[in-house]
Amino acid sequence: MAVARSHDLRLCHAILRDTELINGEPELRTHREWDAAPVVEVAAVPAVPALFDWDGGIVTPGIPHGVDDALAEFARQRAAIDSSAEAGRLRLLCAAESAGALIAVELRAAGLPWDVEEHERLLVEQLGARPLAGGRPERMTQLADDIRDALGDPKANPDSPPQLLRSLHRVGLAVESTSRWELRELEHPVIEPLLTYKKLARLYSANGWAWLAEWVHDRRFRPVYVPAGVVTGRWASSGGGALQIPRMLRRAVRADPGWLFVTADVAQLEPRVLAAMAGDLALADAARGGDLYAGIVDAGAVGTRAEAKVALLGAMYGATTGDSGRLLPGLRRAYPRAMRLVDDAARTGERGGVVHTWLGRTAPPPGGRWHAVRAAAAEPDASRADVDRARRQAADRGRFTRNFVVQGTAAEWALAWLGDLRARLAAFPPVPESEPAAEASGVRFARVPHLAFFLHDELIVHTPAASAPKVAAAVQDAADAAARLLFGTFPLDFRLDVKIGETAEKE
DNA sequence: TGATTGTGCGCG
DNA sequence: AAAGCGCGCACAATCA
Repeated sequence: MAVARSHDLRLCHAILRDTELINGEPELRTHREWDAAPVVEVAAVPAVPALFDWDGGIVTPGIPHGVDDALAEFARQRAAIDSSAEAGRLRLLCAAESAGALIAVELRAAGLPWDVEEHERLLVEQLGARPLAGGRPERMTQLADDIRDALGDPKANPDSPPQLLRSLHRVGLAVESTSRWELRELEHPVIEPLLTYKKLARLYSANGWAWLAEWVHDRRFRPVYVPAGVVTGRWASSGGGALQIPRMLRRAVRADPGWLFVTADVAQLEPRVLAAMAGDLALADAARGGDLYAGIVDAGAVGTRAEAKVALLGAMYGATTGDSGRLLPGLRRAYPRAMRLVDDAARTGERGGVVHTWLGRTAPPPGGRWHAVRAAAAEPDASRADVDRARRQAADRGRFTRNFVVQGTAAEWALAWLGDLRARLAAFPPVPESEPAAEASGVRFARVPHLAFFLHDELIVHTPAASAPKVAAAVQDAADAAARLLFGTFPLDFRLDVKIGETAEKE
């Protein structure tokens, strides 16, 4: 039995409590019990939790569970939305947020199909034999020896940045840190084994045998998704590092026998969202060919695709120097509306003002310390340091609000995409008894196409092989529907890169 | 000793 | 190439 619609009282409370699109609403603000963050007792959650099995161990202390409390809060939230001049947007935002919350639970229940043997093969191939007790894997041990030899320092320790830095200085390498980008520029016999060591050390500690044992059970990776865990509305994750599955490991993501993956990611989501928000027809036009960056080059705003990318990222992140800063005037000439939108958001933030996303999620206002720093700089006897500090924090906040409006609206688009797709997938017929089922995905999903992973602008659907082409079409249809839902008839398409395969490899 | 902070690297 | 957004995680160093 699948839930068709939901309203997440806690997440919507947070949106409505903070939104700029409603003024006042003291009723909502006085009910602070809805502000409590959920505490999910992960350890108590069974490997394949049933969706609404409240014996399953998901505990959310601090939130009233009584039906009367819930209904009262629901009524407050509806009244708040209805009284807003932007009721349509807020209604949409709450619906999208709630659908996302439901999907986050379902994603964890279904899990991402994981090929443990392939993962282990990969570890042995890269790291060498698994250490028996506490030591480093074979290849890392060899590389550590090579590093010590090259440095002529039998005590050199590649795991400790400060120690390593001293060792590097002793052989005359004038670096300020031990980070990869700085080391890469140097010519010295230690560099190659050291960079290799760092790469392997990362794999070993982040996604090695210990990770596998902790996070992959029953051939499924089940991360904990945290909807709206980021201030912009993006999801965060807690445990398992779901936001950082390294590209290398993607071939360990393998569909069940008789099943396939449909993987899809949106090409240049944030620039497209910016074009739509700003109503910038020229930028929308650049996006029409599918490759937005190529479109910017064709329009003559910059010289190369690489420049287009760096310039646009710089515009959304608030770059001022370097290549990106140098390219901004060209962008400003070609796309004045889009640039004005992000520049305005930055100026508002610098002044201490508040900005909001397309659907009304509002950035947190600056805190007391921020105002104190600004006030100190405005005093007649303010020191040079006071003034510099205030200027720096204003610029920092400007970059944050500049990015907030775009990143946050992109997150809203992605929620609409997910929610629409969920409904489309629910309409697929279950596979017949004679066909293989995805048992590990749980009873809800074992026989139907289902979402298996989501990350900002990318999703993976696990589907019976026969349904894969129709699922791929549904994924694109959902993207089109999301675009219409947020931006109506604005002429901009959201191009997806859709792939059907047994693994989730990108290239 | 245990909690906090900093570094480095992975992801979008 | 390493500025310019948002994260999580592991590990070492540092502080209490």
